[in-house]
Amino acid sequence: MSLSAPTDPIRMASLARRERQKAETRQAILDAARALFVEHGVAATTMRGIAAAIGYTPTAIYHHFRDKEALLLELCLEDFGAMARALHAIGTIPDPIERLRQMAHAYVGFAVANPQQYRLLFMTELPDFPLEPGSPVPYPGEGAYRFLVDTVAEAAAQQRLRAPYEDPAVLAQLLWSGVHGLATLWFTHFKDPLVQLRHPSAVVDAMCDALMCGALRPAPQEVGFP
Amino acid sequence: MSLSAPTDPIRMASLARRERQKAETRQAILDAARALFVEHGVAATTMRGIAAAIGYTPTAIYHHFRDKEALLLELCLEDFGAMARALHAIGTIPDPIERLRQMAHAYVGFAVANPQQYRLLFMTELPDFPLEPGSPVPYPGEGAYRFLVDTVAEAAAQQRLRAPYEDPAVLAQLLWSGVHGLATLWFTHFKDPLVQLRHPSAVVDAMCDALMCGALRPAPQEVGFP
DNA sequence: CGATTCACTTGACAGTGTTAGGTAATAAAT
DNA sequence: ATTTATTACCTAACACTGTCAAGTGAATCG
Repeated sequence: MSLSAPTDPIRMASLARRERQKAETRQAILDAARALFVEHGVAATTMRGIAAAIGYTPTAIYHHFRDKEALLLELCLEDFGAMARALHAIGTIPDPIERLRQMAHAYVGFAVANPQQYRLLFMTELPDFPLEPGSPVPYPGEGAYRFLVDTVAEAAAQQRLRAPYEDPAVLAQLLWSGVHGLATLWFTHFKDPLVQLRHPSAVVDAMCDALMCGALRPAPQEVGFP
Repeated sequence: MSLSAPTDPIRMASLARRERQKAETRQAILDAARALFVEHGVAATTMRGIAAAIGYTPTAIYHHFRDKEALLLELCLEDFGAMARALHAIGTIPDPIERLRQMAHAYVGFAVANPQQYRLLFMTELPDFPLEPGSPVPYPGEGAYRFLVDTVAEAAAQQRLRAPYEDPAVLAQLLWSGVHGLATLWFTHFKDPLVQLRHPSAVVDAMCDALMCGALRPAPQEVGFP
């Protein structure tokens, strides 16, 4: 058993340095992989390319990550967290309806600003996650999605939603699908000369307005659409 | 010049047979490729696999298609046409609004029934198409998309749409994005234990209702939501 | 009959993700 | 202090991919 915690301070420092160095190369791999993934897309970046970018041999990566997919997954987890935090920053807006609008804007803004990253997060089938209930690793989009559902639920609690949309999960799915559809359709058809899509940022308001108009209860102050 | 049309009926028949045979193997390649694409996805099916399925050598495919992408493209063109025809079959419904609802249903139905095919048609960036104005090859989704825009325009011509949605291109994009988002989000997250999405067929009505409620002018007979 | 065409095959090339086995430096054990 | 064990990393390779240059052999043409 060589796993006993060393008490000698010199040995401790040495061991700490070794662990720090390992963590550093691991982070270097992550950084290089992220840069190449967002620049050229995940399919077009190779293990050899990642390794060359940081002066290592391709096989060195496999000492830190099981395979390419695991490397991808780690980046996804980081980015899901970042996106969740960004959306959570909107949480200060008191009106839940307005908050949903702002979230939609932020979501579409992120998607069009980081298309490759968005592809990676929401357009690739992630491998099977640990499905155990008490899973140690947080499920990727949990934060952002829960925030969305909670906001919808808050609006529902204020009795501002119509009957079929009172289920927060349903309206959340509609809103998410709406902005997700705007973004992904843009990615695949933005240069289609026949379809001539509007830029998502220009229509996300219309999308929200339309969906909200359907979901909102016709309160007296909202029935008269300008 | 051996391209002069032969007059000898025997030679004509022989030449016709050769051309027919070539067309047959070409079609065999297409059929095998489609079967493998929809079963295992495009990335997972190999040229060698397609060739083996029809008893040819991989390189034989390259005598009929420039590369894998060209083969994929040809299948896309066929399927776009089929989908356009299917959507066009709804054209008998007189009310344009109800027609849009039916189209949304058919669209989502096709997507969930043929996920791999839908991926191929709407989730992969198609290669650069011939962008010349008088392009000989019809742009893939032209038929279906024009039908959608025309139906929205018909509703607008009947003065049934509100101001911001009177531009047929905008409302068409919203509707398309809505159903596209429902389908694609389902594909990537249907087994996500935390998100727990509803099946697209179960919420496409809600999506249409909500969007339509926002887009429709509050005509007297429609202001009272049941 | 000789020449030509052409659908198809053979064999290869460069590139991919990935792995078995080796190396050398450090840490632990005796 | 010498030996053993660990381990971060490398070398060399495997199996696989899409693709192509060169060849084959049968059908067609002159």
